[in-house]
Amino acid sequence: MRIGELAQRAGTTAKTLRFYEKQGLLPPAERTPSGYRAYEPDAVNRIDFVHRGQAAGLTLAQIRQILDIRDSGGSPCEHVRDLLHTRLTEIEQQIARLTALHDSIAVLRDAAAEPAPDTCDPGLVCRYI
Amino acid sequence: MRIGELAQRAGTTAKTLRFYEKQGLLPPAERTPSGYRAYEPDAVNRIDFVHRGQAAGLTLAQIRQILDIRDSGGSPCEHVRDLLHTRLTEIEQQIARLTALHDSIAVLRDAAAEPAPDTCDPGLVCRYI
DNA sequence: CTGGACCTTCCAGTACAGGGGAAGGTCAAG
DNA sequence: CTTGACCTTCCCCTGTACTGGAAGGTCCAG
Repeated sequence: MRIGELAQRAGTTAKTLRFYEKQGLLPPAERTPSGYRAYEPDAVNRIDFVHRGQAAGLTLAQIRQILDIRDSGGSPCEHVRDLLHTRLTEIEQQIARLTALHDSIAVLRDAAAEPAPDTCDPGLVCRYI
Repeated sequence: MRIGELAQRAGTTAKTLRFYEKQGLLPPAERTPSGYRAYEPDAVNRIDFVHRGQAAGLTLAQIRQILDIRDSGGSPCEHVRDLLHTRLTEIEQQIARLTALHDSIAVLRDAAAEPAPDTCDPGLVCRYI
């Protein structure tokens, strides 16, 4: 299988697969005599794993760590648990920050709801912010 | 006032102020005969406005739009209202996405809590993801 | 007059996940 | 034999808000 077909089967682009290879997410592909990348059908699984990792909010660097552990014969379970735990707390913090930002913007918007363009002080640029 | 003092008064760095000027957030500064930027004391207000805009979750490009309207003699109130409204809905969507992501990661984490390293299929890389 | 603090411009890089496009090689069909 | 689809490497670009550093000019105190 060449890179275009693999990309289509895995739901991505050839460009992205070359990028993944350069990032170490995919092992250097076998080559045909003419230099084309040649893949086994199970290469799709690896790309699917990358996509599942992304869907779980992991960065490519984190996904690569998991793959490296697996590729060197280890069992990445514990590392995966740690990553998921860390991502959970990060997301919780991010939600908290966004919620606080949401509330403070809502206050500004409410203040901006009552029109008072004439009382604006140009030195302050905008009385609503 | 030179750029270093202004930066200190406004709670930022000289580097950042030059960057703001290049981005059009600050008007090109007056210059001393030797080429140093020279600022009036009220330049602090403009930088404060930039900071308040950032605190409201606006990008520098959006803050610049507001400043451009004000600088050309307009009253940016309505535009500000639109920006705040748009930011609010964006943040709400972002919170919804993060909450969904949080929940799906929590499911993965719970599955990963029960150790089963031997049943892992190396072809799948990790049964938890 | 010298040292150090400050200033100037310009170039380059950070993190993130690729995308765009050039210049050229390969392969199968018509 | 040519056309068109596919492939290769290469380098630069995207957006965000800066930050670092080099090379050189200015200013003030001692």
